[in-house]
Amino acid sequence: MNIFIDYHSRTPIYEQIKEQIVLDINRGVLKADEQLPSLRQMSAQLGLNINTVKRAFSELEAQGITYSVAGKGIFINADAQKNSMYLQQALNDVKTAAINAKTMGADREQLLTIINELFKGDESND
Amino acid sequence: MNIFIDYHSRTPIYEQIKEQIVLDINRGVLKADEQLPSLRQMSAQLGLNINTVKRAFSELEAQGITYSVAGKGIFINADAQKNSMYLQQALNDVKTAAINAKTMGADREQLLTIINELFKGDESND
DNA sequence: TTTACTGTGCTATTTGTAATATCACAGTTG
DNA sequence: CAACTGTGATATTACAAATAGCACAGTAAA
Repeated sequence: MNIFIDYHSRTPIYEQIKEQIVLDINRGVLKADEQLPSLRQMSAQLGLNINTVKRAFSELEAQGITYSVAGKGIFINADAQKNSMYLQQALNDVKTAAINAKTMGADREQLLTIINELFKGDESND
Repeated sequence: MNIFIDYHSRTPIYEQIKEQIVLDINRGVLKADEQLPSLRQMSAQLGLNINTVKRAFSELEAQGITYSVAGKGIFINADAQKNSMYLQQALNDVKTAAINAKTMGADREQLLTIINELFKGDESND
């Protein structure tokens, strides 16, 4: 539950919360059926109104990422990782950004370097 | 002058206009000292208020991308291509998107493929 | 000079929505 | 019952995008 809010961003706060929850799930920081702090705790910790946090989790629940039980709390959905929508979206964002960069004059090597730098420390398979 | 506005996007319309003008310059669609349609023509064609289009070009002019002469029109600046700010921004966007995709579970090969597909038709250097 | 364009500048208003502020209400647990 | 939980609704505030309208000044050609 380490959420950082960029108040200068054009991205709404509730969207930033959604993104970081999904990222934490995919990082393995948040696991299936794990309970999150209560809405009131999270909103207090982040210095936000409960409604702002509530909106984030209402939308996450609508996307099957979390589920909530009145009186108990909010939990990570067991098949949240299976939700490939965000991966597909992320891949598409890479493509869009790459197309833009190419148009701006970036060459193939520049872009490949960015990708390779990202996986530099990963010695898992080679 | 083929500008497409996505009204459902969170990106403001004037920002979309700016981006597409810069892209057209880097594509070579718009060339140095080329005159653009008048603000009134563009706003009419796009179905937008003149002030919205005006804002886009005021900011482009502030960045040295275009210049304007009262009574004449708006033109592409000769050294617009030299403006590397947008390339740096575009490269940074690729990196950010790639980091996200990796977190979501994308592997190196997936991302490299996206880049390579993009340059598939380019036989200029190999 | 007149006419019809061009961009510029300004003010005001409308509109949408993020974020906040309070409520009341219902489910869960001890 | 008490103290938590999430839910739902409404109202308000705040901010920025987008619109609307007007006056003004520069350019160019009739």
